[in-house]
Amino acid sequence: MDHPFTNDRPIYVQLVERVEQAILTGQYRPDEKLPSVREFASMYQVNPNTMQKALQELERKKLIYTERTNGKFVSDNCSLIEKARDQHAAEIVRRCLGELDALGYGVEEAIALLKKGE
Amino acid sequence: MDHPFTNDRPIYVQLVERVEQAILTGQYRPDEKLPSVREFASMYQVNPNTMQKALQELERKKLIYTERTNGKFVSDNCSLIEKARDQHAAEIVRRCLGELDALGYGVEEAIALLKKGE
Amino acid sequence: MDHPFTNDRPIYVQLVERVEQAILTGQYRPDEKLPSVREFASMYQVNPNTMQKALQELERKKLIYTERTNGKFVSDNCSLIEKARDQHAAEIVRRCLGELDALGYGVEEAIALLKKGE
Amino acid sequence: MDHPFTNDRPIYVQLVERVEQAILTGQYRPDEKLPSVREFASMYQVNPNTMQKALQELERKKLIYTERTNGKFVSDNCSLIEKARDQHAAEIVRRCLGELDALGYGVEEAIALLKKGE
DNA sequence: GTGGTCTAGACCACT
DNA sequence: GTGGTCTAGACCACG
Repeated sequence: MDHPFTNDRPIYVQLVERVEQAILTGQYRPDEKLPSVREFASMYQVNPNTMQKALQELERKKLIYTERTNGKFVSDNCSLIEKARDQHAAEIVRRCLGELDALGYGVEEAIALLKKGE
Repeated sequence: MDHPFTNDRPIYVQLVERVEQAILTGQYRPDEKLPSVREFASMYQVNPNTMQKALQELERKKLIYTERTNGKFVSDNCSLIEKARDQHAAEIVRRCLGELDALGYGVEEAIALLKKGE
Repeated sequence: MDHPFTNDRPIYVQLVERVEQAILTGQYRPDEKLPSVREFASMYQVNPNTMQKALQELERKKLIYTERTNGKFVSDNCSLIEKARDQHAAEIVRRCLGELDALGYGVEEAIALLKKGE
Repeated sequence: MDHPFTNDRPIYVQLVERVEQAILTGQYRPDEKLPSVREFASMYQVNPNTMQKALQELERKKLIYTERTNGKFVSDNCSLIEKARDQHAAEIVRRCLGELDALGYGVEEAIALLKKGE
């Protein structure tokens, strides 16, 4: 019974990514109440402190906010979320092209590879 | 006087990547003698122990081999090197597409975003 | 639809501050009848329990008093109110100077900075 | 044997303030190596995790940076430090004047109070 | 029941 | 010896 986390990066980072992705893709809607820290921790089978650390990071990124004693909520700043999503995607492509370039693939070639992979 | 290394991953891993890339792109040719550990360490401004660890990793990957007292050499197994390069590229593309998909983007969209951002 | 409260301190504390300020500045006069707990709670959009807690705190400070079944009133002890106001101001100034000193600034310098920033 | 920390705010916040002040006032110079997390924790009589949290916050503010396995260092960005110091001071004055204003003191009056307090 | 904080103690990778 | 991570478990204020 292994945890579904890879070993190369901290668990809390992977938690950030998962929840962030859920927000960016609209699985959690703006202003929606998120599961409590303890529920999240239970869902992901991690210690509540680890979960807390991940959620604090998301709060630092302004993707969620906290209401004292009420819980945590998805940011209601839709444009921020949209922008984050776009930046994410652009960054992914940028990094990919960069790595392919390092391997000696030109941009044209690399984009062709990408499209072919699709 | 900063190290040209990021501090989110071990230095030796980053060294592996750089030398590996130099081999895959043919900057170091098959059977070519590599710089000594000390020379490498000096080039990259790292501790020789760290450099040594990186080269051991490359040897484990069969990309280089050691001749006792003579030094280290690039593998003469060209097809291995070719294959490694192709696998690298494929892996990069695969990961990129997976991440984009997770965000709900197709390749075209993402590339468009990237071009717009530039 | 945000509460006009910061979430770094308990709401009831912020309520205490607001009502206290209103009393110290004479918006509510000595012996004047205050709004009921429910009215206050409605004005500030908070839970009546929270409002109640804030008013209890003000009563503890002797700035207001309760007449059973009649309601709550501003203290008629004018000198007490005066003194509270002066102490407040003195405390504010004292703390400010202390913090500036800790940073190595004199008042003149700091005020100059402030004016420049505006 | 009480800890020299107030009870109204988290210890880690107070630790941030202290170390930050030491940096802003030049007690720790740019690029100077800071005490290790464990040393700091011992100095302040807190748990290393608490100290770590405070130092992470300072890193987030770019006032310190970490070299893997070597320790933590004061940022070498002098202008950033200068700016932070100025902003601190300005913010202190701004808040002070605001609070005095809320008590019914006008700006002139308040500044006079400040200067008199000196 | 909510989030926030703190401690104690452990393990790890890295140099 | 360094920082980083994680867990377990506890306590607290708040509403």
